[in-house]
Amino acid sequence: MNGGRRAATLPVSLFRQDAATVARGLLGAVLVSEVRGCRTAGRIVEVEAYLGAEDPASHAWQFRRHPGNEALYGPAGSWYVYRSYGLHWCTNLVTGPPGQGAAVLVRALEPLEGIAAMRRRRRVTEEGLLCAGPGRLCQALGVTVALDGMPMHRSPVRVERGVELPDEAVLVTPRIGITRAADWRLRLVMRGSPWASRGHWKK
DNA sequence: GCGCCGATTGGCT
DNA sequence: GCCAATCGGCGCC
Repeated sequence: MNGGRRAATLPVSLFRQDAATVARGLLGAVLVSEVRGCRTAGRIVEVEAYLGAEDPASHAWQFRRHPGNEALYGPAGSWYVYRSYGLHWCTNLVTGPPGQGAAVLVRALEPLEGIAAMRRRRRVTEEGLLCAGPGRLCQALGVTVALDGMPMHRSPVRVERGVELPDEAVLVTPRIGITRAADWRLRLVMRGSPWASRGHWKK
């Protein structure tokens, strides 16, 4: 489909910045997965920033460490994949200096490539349900804990440059689905995107 | 050791 | 709109 032409992967320098800036830079970019030789891809339309030790909603709150979240303290641009509610995988890109524990959660994608594979993995046909949610998009792209701790640039799942969004195209809202510090406005959504998770239309 | 809880999802009391 | 599924981490006994 891409005729062998490879789009540019986002530079590591982007991920060394603070989580909110990285979140802004990720919106509109393309998440490309080549897990087990199967190519799937989607445009990032919804993200959330988690700031690290000072953020009560962060898994790194007060520098809490345990075997499950070590990747969060790794170098910028590496993956942090965790299990949610004992069932689903959710994926983040680590940002900022190592040890800070900041990251950006990828919450929704517009499916672009490998839609048949996404349907097979998700066991759902409705396109709007393939990648609308952090757990759903991981399932659609084959993302599991196997990715946890990998530097994104040397992993089978990478983020490539996508569309540049003007500020008017970016909707900033409180984070959703959390109980602590839920009012912090660190959720970014591509304005008007029908591919965002269902919390999108709530204020 | 035990019980509760969550950055979720899907099915239906 | 409500709740079960499922499990590691954490608080508390």
